[in-house]
Amino acid sequence: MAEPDPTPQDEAARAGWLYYVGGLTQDQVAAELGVSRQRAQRLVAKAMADGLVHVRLEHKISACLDLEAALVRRFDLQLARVVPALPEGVDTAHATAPAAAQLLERYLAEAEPLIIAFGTGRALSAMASEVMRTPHAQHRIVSLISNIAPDGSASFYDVIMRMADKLQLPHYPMLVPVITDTAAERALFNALRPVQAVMQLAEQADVTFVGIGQINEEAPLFKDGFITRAQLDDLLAAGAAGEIVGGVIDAEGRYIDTETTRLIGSFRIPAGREKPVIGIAAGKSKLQAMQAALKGRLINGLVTDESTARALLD
Amino acid sequence: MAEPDPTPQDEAARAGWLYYVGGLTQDQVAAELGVSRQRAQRLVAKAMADGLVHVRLEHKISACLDLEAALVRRFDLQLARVVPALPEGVDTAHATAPAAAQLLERYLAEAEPLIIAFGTGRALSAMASEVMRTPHAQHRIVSLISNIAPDGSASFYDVIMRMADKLQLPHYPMLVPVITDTAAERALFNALRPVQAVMQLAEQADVTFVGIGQINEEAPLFKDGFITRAQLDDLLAAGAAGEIVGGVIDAEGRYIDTETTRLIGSFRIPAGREKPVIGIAAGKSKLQAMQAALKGRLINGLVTDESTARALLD
DNA sequence: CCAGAGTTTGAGCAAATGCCCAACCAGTGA
DNA sequence: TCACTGGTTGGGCATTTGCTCAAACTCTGG
Repeated sequence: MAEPDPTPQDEAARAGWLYYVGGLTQDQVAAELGVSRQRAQRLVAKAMADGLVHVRLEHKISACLDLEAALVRRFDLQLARVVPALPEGVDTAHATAPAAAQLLERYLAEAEPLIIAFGTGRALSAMASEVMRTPHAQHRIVSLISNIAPDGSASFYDVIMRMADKLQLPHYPMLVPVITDTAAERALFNALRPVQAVMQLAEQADVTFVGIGQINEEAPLFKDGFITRAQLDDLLAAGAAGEIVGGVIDAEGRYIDTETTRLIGSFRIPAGREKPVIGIAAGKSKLQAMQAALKGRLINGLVTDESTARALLD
Repeated sequence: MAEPDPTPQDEAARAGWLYYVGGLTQDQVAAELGVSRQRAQRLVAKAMADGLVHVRLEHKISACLDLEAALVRRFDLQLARVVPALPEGVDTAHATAPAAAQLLERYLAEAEPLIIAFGTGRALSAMASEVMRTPHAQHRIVSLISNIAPDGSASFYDVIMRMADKLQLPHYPMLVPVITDTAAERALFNALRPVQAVMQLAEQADVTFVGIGQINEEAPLFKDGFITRAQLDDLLAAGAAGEIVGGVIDAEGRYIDTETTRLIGSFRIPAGREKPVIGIAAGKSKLQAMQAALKGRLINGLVTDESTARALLD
């Protein structure tokens, strides 16, 4: 009781430790910390909510291993990661996150300095919360697309900042707004020196992590207010099947070019890249988009879940 | 339902996934897997018991950070890791294990091939269960002490085998029995070619993980039946304060030499080593032994818990 | 085919947990 | 000083979980 004043986060961590690692009941945690049981329960919940507690499974379920092998063969991938399916309705981004994080950590553990590129979106954001600090600090991370809406506000999923913060790595955010009002404005941005530098880094990236977005009412671009309904309709009319770091593609995985796409500014992932480009996506709604990206060979690695994998293979 | 026959372990992993990652209740898990709730609960428990589920905490409690810094300063260590204390009576080896495993993983992630040496004991054994597979497979692991009792039986805590199995690394077990009947027999063993090879590897080890044992009624050496009560008394009479991979030390951390110690065969950790030698130990009962090991500069890194750290600093 | 030992299964129950809600507390503006 | 607002605390209760125990089942040897 000689403790001066533990910060709230410290206390949550301690409660989480006692509960999850020590295996105490919340009653015991409460007694240990000298607080009420309810407070202990809240601290434990907070530790979880704040992402202090990480749970991972070691064992690879053989059915998933089979699917991984099948995906690699079928789509000529460098690697595939399939996690067991969660029942419909449960957040899919959440399911793939630990596997994706594990994959990323593998790259982070490399001794030679790497350039690691990130897209945005819920899947990547969830991955960011799951990575654990690793010591090697020689890598650089670069963002392929900003999260700045036309009105200057930033969307939730600021992947690169969270990553950089967590890993203490030098980072290069994409400065260009996701979408500008005119093509001229876009050209202006693209000509900026720092923007070109980031683009060049993205070009050289040793490994790239991207989300895959569907293009419909639920499209991330649309839901987060980056594009208007009219622009969404424009894209759909042009045969849009999916989107990958802002690049809109048709069902064959070719980038499409419309009035709207000319306003979107981000690094454009080239087809058939040698270096790993890992797509992280799962869920029925993304199926079409994922198929397009695979067909166009925009990604050569995939992290998804069991049911999506099965659907892709059909 | 087209699944042929998932292995029991697969099923446990799947249940664990749904429960821990998916956050479903056991009822929901049961429904998803098409089994009874009790079976679901057993599967989840099995996943945990089999070590399929790993829980770690991200946050460092500031009180622990302070203690780490104090330990490093006070005992001139290369590194110290302090985990929050669990209440008395809860298994201490279990508490330090995740932190120790994380540390080990750091070395495993190194790109250049390392030689990693291990002692034995509950603490190391617990660490082994906590390590997660990492990709780099170029290291070698070597055992500093065997777990073979004089009657030829092996004790529980076969650290190196578990490690090798989990990490798929080439391993060099210590062949010599922990203790022989006569000094002549011991000399015979030590002269063996493969034994010398292992000793040489141990000498070169880039990093060494050891447990620290107390010497009293509860001494691991005694409890696991490696030494007799008479031998225990012999050691105590000679001023034994602790034991480190079979080497018995006095309160100043100097190796003591008695009839009994001459029968014990293991690699002897030299004092003041440059390369990291990390001791993993916690608990009041080990305090004296830990102080001795620190005084004798036999270890230059420490993983322990909060209350032990505090006690050491007094 | 049967008897017996060992294992697995699900019902029932007590303990543990999550959550709602009313009471309380600190800070703010009148 | 007092009323008000936003946030925190602990009581109470429904749900969930761990565990025990007896029944069922399997494997083996006669």
